[in-house]
Amino acid sequence: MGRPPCCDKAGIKKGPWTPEEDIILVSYIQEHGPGNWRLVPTNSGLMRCSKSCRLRWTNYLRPGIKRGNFSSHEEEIIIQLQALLGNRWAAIASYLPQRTDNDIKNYWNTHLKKKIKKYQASVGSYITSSDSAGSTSHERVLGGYGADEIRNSCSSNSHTLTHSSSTYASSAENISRLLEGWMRSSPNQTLNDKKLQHQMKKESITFNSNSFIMNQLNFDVEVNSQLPLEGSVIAWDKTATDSVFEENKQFKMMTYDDNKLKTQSQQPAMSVLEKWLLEENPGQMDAFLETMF
DNA sequence: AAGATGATCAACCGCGCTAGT
DNA sequence: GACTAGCGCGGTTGATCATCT
Repeated sequence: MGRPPCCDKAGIKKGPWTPEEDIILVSYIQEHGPGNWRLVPTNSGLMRCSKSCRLRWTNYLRPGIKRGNFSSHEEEIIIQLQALLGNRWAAIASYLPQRTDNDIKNYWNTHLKKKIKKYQASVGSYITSSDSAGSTSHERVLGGYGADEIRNSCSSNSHTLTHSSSTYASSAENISRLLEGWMRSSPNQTLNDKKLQHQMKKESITFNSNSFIMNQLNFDVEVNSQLPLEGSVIAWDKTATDSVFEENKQFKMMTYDDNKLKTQSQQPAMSVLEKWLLEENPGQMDAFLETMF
């Protein structure tokens, strides 16, 4: 492209985000909504590039993000989808609305990959590498990761894909947590910082049971939200979360959108088998998943 | 106790796609 | 059609923390 990286401009700050910057960003998005990232640094006064703002928001501050502690159920879904879709983390993340693609990618690289490798070493069965070039996604599925063994290694307590319910952290909680970590490392914590932390905890929002039901890979989304109190510093933007769920619904369509898929050269287009499993015979997919887990 | 090594994950980088002109 | 800018995605890096020796 030849274009200089956007973050190379003079005066553009790099590195870890401070809680103050987070608050500025969340407040700005609270007011103007996400999107139009180019204007965010200019209008909010943040010394960050637009890309950095977007990343910070989508990977860390966005409401509804659940972080850390992947359940065995989530592990199962990730393993299955990775086998099916390859390293298309954004697509995989769309099936786990509370997880970011970055989070899933990191978790895969640091945990699941090893688990599978370990299994490969101990059992020695044929397992197609997820990174292997040339294999189609359905070959990966059919080659499989050794479903039974992975299931064991995941110490799964559930083999269904029909229920997942969790309480999600809000932006305020994310920032609150960040503040805690930040203050731990900062001996010169000011009174104002403490007040801010307390205030944010007080005003943190929970919205319960954003359960998504993965039923034969068709999504039904139930959203029961507790809207924040009027006037709280940071409010949960339901439309933002809804859009995530909307994307999930659209994902299936997108997956079969050949124009989209054909452009992703590293990943083969949805195979006939997958199409059959997912679209034409959704009931078969359930049975298929049963054999996997 | 201190240095070495490994694990984790937030953030960055570069590329490709798309929309606008 | 060519060019440009914005955005999203996947791969990679590097800082930090944990564990080991």
